[in-house]
Amino acid sequence: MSTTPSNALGGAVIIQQRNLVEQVADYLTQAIIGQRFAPGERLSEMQLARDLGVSRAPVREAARLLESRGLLVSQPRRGFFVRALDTGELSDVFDLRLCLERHALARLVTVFDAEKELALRRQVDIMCNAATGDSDSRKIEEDLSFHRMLIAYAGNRRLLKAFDDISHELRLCIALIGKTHADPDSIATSHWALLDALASGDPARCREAIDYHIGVARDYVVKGIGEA
Amino acid sequence: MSTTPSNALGGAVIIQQRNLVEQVADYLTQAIIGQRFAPGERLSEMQLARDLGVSRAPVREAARLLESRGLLVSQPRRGFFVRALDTGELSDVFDLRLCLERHALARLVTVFDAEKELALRRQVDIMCNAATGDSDSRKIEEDLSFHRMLIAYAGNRRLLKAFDDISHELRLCIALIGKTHADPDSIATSHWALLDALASGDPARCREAIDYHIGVARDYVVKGIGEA
DNA sequence: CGATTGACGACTGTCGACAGCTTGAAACCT
DNA sequence: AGGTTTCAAGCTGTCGACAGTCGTCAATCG
Repeated sequence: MSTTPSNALGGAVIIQQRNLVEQVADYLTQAIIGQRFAPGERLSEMQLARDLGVSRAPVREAARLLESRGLLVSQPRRGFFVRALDTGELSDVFDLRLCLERHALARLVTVFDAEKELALRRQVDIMCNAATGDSDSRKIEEDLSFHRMLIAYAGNRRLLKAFDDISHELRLCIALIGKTHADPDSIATSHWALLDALASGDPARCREAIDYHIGVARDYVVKGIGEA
Repeated sequence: MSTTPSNALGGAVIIQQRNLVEQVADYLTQAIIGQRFAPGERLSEMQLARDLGVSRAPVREAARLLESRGLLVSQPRRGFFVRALDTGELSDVFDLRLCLERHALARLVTVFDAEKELALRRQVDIMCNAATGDSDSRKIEEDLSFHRMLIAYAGNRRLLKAFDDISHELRLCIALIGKTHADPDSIATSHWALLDALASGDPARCREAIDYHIGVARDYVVKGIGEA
């Protein structure tokens, strides 16, 4: 975790002086959703700081950040622990996601236009292409990107922030079951159905579509957890 | 900012060794929603640390906490600034609140029973009593308590956390207009209507009631901001 | 032999310090 | 005067250090 500026002379490189906190946060995030820490495992600030070659201050700040994102939990005087999700909490996360996306679609359907439709269709195309061959994490990211676009187009930035908050937990949920969705094709189809519902302009149809879409995802994840 | 244990001998007091971070966070929260900092004002870590007689570490952590709660925003290498809300952001907050409470009521109406109804009616009684004479902040807290109970009874802890997150922003919104609701009686009446809708068991009626209730609050706050 | 106590090690909470960046203003040039 | 450069002050990001607390394990007592 050494700071490597690594900027060649000629190029007007966008110097991203990423502070240590962000780098540590990224490292921890990847380690957690990559299952390199066991759920419930205690993380020692000292050890992490030693391993990463930084002091404890940025480690603490990064850990607090991940705590606010729901990836870690802290106990006073005892430190940080990797979030362990039981079936109930997992179901709650998907229920909240349903809440947010229902609302976003109800708003979006009133301002839906060709430009938004095109952008969303492009994203689904990307997902279909990624369905075969790409890594699971890539598929997950493209899927989340689609839903993030959906909410962003609804026009409520605070709603988008709420989604970003739970998206980290969603990644954790998905990572916990070790695999993405059952059938890459069916999930792609489901996204087309969402777009068709939006294009129809019928709020009830949108709601049906998103209920089905998220219901399938939730059932799959909850079932996966039950097995694991 | 001294730690005052203050436990008498007899009582088996639960000793809460509040750490400095929490105390600083409380101080900053009160100062912000109490309008003792101007919106957009820059807060210096050093100065705060000096004023409060602590080092910069707990101040930083508290500031990061308030940032995650939407009361502060940070810029790299520049520090923390008091969140300034424009009309659009303010409307977004209330729209998200509507989203969460709609969902909570839809869930709650399916598990509503006499015990929950009694507890909620008691809370409305408290609010009615507080309507005359008590301080504005007290009224706000009792009002928020009612809505928090509503969501807690819905049974989704993640939903409750989302509400707690925006509740801090709600306090900021309300503080920004400098006064609570127009008519203490009308707001109390509106809460009774919510309870009646829940008791009726009719989801559509619940949705109407919460839409009206939050719509009134939002219109009032948005109008208040426009004047200020 | 089981329960309690005490000491030890490890870790968190907090602190003060230093380097580098940001900012505002003085000094300078045109 | 208007704009630019230089400079100093203040601040943030990061670090290492210390004190108090928590968990563990062995020694002690019933």
